[in-house]
Amino acid sequence: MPRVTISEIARRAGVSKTAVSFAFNNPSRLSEATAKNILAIAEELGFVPNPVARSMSTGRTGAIGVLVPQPLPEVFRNPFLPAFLEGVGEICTKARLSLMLAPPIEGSMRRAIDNAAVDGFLTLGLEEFKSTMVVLRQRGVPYVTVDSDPIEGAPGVNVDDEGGACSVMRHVLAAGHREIVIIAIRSGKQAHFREYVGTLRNRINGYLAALDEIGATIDGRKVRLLESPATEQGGREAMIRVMKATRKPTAIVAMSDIIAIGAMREAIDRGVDLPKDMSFAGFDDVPLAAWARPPLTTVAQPACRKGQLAAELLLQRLEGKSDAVHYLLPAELVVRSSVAAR
Amino acid sequence: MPRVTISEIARRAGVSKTAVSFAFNNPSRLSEATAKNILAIAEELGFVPNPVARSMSTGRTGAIGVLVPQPLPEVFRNPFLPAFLEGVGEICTKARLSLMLAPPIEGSMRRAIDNAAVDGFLTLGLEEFKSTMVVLRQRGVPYVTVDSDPIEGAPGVNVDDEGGACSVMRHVLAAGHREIVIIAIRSGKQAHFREYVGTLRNRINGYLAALDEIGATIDGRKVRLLESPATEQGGREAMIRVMKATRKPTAIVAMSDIIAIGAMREAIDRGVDLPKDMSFAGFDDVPLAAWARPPLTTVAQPACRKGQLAAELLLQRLEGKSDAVHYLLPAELVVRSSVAAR
DNA sequence: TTGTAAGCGTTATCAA
DNA sequence: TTGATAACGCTTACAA
Repeated sequence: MPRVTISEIARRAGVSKTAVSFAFNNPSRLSEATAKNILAIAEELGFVPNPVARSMSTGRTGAIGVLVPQPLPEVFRNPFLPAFLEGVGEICTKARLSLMLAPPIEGSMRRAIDNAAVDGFLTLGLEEFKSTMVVLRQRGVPYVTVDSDPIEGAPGVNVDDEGGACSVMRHVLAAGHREIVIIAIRSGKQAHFREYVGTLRNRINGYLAALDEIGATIDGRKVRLLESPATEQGGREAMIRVMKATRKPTAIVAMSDIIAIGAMREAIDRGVDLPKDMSFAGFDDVPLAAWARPPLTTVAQPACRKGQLAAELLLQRLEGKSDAVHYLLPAELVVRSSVAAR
Repeated sequence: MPRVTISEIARRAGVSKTAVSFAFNNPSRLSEATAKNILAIAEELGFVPNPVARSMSTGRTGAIGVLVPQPLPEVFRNPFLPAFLEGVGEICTKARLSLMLAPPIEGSMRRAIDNAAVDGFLTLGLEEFKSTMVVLRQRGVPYVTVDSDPIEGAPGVNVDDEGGACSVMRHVLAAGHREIVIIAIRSGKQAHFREYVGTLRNRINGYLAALDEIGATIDGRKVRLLESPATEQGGREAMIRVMKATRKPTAIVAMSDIIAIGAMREAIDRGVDLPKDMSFAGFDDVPLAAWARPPLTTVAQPACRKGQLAAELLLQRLEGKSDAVHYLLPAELVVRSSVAAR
């Protein structure tokens, strides 16, 4: 804790606290001499204004929070987050805002939201969507949702998950695959895929739409669904489950590149010849995807752009401008060579 | 801003502010009935305690800051940071602390430090080392340095940069390379490599030690030094400079994997046959390194572990325990195939 | 140009 | 079991 306060400076300089405050925030309102003197004394005493006290007074913290759906370690194991934060960071830097990461506290979003000393929130792929929205509204600071169902009254940024998912599944089907395992991102609460919400639901819907075009669906036999954390390790473990089953798919379609990459690694380690014996497709187009062997066919989404846009929207809200705009960014199929013809 | 305050609750419940505070933080000190009543009213009014006011009163923010040396966008373009934050996040999660990212504000570390409402700092690879330390000390909160010269009075975590750098350079030299370009991480202030400090200096010293063993040094002719931001783009641009020069090296030794990978990409795009025509080595062993083509020979450093350790040290400091321990973690040469025999 | 004093919303001390 | 009341350190009308 900073020991020396403005009162101390004021005492030593023989002025009031106001003067000290002015010297720092509004020097033009003081005579040059006194301002200089105050600053000198402050410097000498090593005075640092207490940021909490300042926030208390101004009602502003100068920070925005990013509400992430999983604990920090897990969420940083997916390269999507850094890309997103790169975009957020760009806007924050310009606006001189700092960035607070707010993961669920002991599983509770409410506590994360209530504890964070921030001026606003960016929410990323919320799981307990509706209840979190209630808490957020209650908290009384502006927020912008990313990768959640558009909500009335709050700006949001989404990508065309359904379209992207549909196009990648079409690509896989067009290559002749019929025995497919879809690896979904494991959501906090277990739910049947028909009950997915937000991004998860949109992607599943995209897959289903493409499957439907050839009269297929997720039937648990030819086309199956697995869930996995969005980490490389999660992908590996999903693959282990796949390899254990008697029925082997010819293609894996993962909802996240990092899952696909983990699964590929595990497959390679087990001697599967990719993509000849098994095809893979992902979602996100993280940098790794282009480098993977075989290079991963996936859906590109503008992660960094999403961050920028979301942060910009929040900024506008903080400044009182802007109403609840909703962006829908395109998602684009990126064909590489991890999906082989069957 | 949360609209309803404890005073409001107190009024409505016909009790004092103290009682309301107790109902939340110390219910056992109230009769069950009143506590219940207060909580009910608070719930009904959608009361959320103001975290800033709480911090003001308790003197604790419940957050720690990570001081990064560059603006957020740049620093997130290097996969090293997420790995580090994964480790930090693990400890934070356990200790219920949130994580604040504190990049330089308008180039000023001092402002970053003074503005951040946190209970302590982790500093990552400081550039203006000494002056920042002064500010940090003045700020009066505990801190732990990572990738900086050990400082008396503050715990620190480092890896054996010199040893790691030495071993990778030895490896390159043993492969017969004599025309080498070293790509250093660009530091904020330009300085001759003899004036580097901290991690940069240690790595350079490692390279120099290995070179010295065969009677070579950084002479600007056979062995040259370039600087680049630690991003893929930075690596690409460095490579462009390399290709422009009349004298082409047979090997590139980069201080960061992401630089090496960017350089490799650029080289490949320009039709250079890797590693036959040009060898590459990096530092860090980020996940990408193993996937790169050719797989990148590099020095593995325990990024995540560093984060854990640093966070743990800070935690202990926050709890008043522990003195200024300094960890030195091993760095290990990882031979893949990006360095070809000459 | 400078000072007084009233907040800001909690927590914590000490009485009652 | 509860309540006044004083911090906490700063900003900011409003006065002088």
